[in-house]
Amino acid sequence: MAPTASPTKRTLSTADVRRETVLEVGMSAFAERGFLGTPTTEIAKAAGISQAYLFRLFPTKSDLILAVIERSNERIKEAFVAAAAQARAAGEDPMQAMGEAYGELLEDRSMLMTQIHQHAAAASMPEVAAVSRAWFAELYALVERETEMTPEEIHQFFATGMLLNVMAAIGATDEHGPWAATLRVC
Amino acid sequence: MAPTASPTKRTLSTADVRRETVLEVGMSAFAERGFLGTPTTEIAKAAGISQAYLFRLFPTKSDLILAVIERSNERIKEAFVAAAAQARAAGEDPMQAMGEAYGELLEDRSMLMTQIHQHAAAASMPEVAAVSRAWFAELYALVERETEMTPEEIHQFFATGMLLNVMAAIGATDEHGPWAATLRVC
DNA sequence: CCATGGAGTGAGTGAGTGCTCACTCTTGCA
DNA sequence: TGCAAGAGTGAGCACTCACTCACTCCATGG
Repeated sequence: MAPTASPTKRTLSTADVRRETVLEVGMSAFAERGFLGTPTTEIAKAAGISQAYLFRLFPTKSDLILAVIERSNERIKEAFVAAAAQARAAGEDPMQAMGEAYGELLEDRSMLMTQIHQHAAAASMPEVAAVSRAWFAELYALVERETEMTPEEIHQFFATGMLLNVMAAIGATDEHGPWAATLRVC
Repeated sequence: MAPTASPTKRTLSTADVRRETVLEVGMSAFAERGFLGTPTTEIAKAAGISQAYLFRLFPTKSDLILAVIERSNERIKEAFVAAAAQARAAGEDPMQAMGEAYGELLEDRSMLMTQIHQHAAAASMPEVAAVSRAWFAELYALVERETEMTPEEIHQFFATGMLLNVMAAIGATDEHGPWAATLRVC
């Protein structure tokens, strides 16, 4: 999308706003084809800017990838915090609320796939591995703080999450058989 | 490695043997840097053949990737079958034996990362997604047949496996804190 | 002993792909 | 009103990568 329809005049936006857009479209683009599988040209086009300017906003592709990952992780954390707070305010069980929050999160395919790609990228990008670990640590602390789960329950909470991630990533639905139906329960 | 040390004479091997070698080195190469991140030249060099010949053995890179994935899945299945059979023969619990078998499997980093990359690749390669689903179905049937686990137990078995995969992929060790220690228990 | 088919390769090729540079246009403000 | 600072880009450089082609060498059976 061009900034404006008029060819003689264009309205500029700030770099921060552009960065925001790039992160948004970048996340869904990367989700589809992976970090290495998605060229920067594609993201630039989807964001409505030139590739040259994309590289002004994010000096390297790696920077962009990291930013997308961090944003995605941040979003998930926010969703959990919100769910817990809401449950607590309503006098409900925060544990169940967070489980349900994850179920809703899974609806967002680009968020989901960013998680998967993040784990895959960790092997060859040490910074990604570090970010992932930091995020797991934060999330763990959050769950520990907001719920009364035992370590075993927390383990199962995370384990179930990872399994649901994978089931969604490989496109397993209940129609694929009882195995899928069983493994996909929350 | 050249077929022979002598420069004037070389001994040929069969295409099948070469293919075997390629799958072997391909798996560990892909494991490190991912399917898209690993060029075919690198695999050819590691296998001791020319890139041109690699493409005679596997007509496309995609074929090679699929073959590597299938081989890795097959190996894991074999390990489970063997563990279950062994436990059954020794009058032990096949359920625990299979859990332990997975623990040992995790030692093999290239096997592990192939799993992770497989899930990530599923998004953009429908054949990979299909192979993954078929493999999950087989593995599920295997576990159902060889153990007396309830569906809930099977669910937890797979979920724990996925979590351990991820923990290993992001390089989380007990030194990273109690969260890692808790999440890494089998 | 030679012909046939398979093993194996050097040297490309075209289509990307990350990233740069020199440059133009817009906007806020002194 | 002029101008510095920032938004934004066209064109292209240097390099990579999957894949090809024409070719040579080796082994085997008739």
